Amino acid sequence: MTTTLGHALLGLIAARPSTGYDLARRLRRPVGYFWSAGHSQIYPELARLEAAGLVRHTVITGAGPRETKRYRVTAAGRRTVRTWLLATTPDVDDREILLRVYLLFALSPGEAVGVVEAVREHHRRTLEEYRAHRSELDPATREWGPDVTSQATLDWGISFEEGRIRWSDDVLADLRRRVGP
Amino acid sequence: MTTTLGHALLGLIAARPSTGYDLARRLRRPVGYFWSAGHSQIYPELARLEAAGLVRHTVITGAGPRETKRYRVTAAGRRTVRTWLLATTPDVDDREILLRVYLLFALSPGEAVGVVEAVREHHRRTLEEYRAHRSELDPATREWGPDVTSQATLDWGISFEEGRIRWSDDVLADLRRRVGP
DNA sequence: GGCTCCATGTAAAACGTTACATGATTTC
DNA sequence: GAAATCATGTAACGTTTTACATGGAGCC
Repeated sequence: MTTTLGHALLGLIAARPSTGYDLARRLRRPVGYFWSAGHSQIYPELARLEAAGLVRHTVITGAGPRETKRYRVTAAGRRTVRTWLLATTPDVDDREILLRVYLLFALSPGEAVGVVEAVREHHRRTLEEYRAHRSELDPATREWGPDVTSQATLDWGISFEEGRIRWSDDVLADLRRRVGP
Repeated sequence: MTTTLGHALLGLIAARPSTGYDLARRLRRPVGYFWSAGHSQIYPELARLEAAGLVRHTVITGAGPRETKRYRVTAAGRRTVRTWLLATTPDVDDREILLRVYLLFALSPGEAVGVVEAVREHHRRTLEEYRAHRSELDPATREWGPDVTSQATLDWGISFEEGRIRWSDDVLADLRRRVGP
């Protein structure tokens, strides 16, 4: 029922109580680097989250022509984000991965380990697929044409997945240090 | 007027005459690794491309319950892809970049150089922005919380852009070798 | 007998972007 | 005096995904 945008907002509000305007700003920079949304999506979604009892607002004094609303996450809302994060599996959408890592603070470092392990597994599988596809291609292609540009994009894919695996390992090492000795 | 999907189809048909079904298959693997589309988008788009005189079909004998249509690109269609590729600027959408590189075979290696230079410039700018944002963050953050996970995602962004720049340089080196001495 | 591959098309639902609407306060 | 920032909401439009619809050939 709750969408990815809903979870994103829930996580951001859990980090600190916010107005819709503030959320829109954060969903441009820095969250927008990997997951963006316009204010016309955000305001209706906040209303839906409130109807579901996951956030609650109080009216504060602000500058706009309408009431300024500050949203706080409820206990049910916090549980919803945690459940969503803990359900991370290797087939989670690529775009969504950075959002999940960004919101990992809602879990303990020990719980976060499992999430990042699923992320790593996703990239390991994809890398395997790309390598299999790469080995099917004729490596002797020297003529300028579709085969050359196709190889160039596949090579990018391979280096992308390798980079993601290295990054996952770095994040995992940091998390395990935090879990303690 | 012609959309990104339209250019993608035009480029794929230029590489080799195809049926809609065949295009749908290639838009899952390997093109779908970076740009995908379902058949319900493809068939109407092919009709639009044909109405615009950019492709033309001939009916061939096939297995389906309807007529099997093989599409070939027209001279106007070929010109359309070339113009689109040559108009690549540093603000082209990130998702679209790999599609453009994949379709570069429609240009000569000499013309392709300019396209990849624009791609490289796009990533150089984004990297600069990420680094500026990174330097604003407190590097002494040791407590587990939003600042730690936020740094983790920004670090990924930086390593992504660095990887793209290295890749652009590799592609450029290959293209320049092809342009000749 | 059921599954997958070939092969094309339409309809509905979901999602995302752009435009319309309003208006006070602060900065250049 | 013009522009940017704060601040919220709706409407229209465009794109994307999922579901409905049809049906023969070959494989297990």
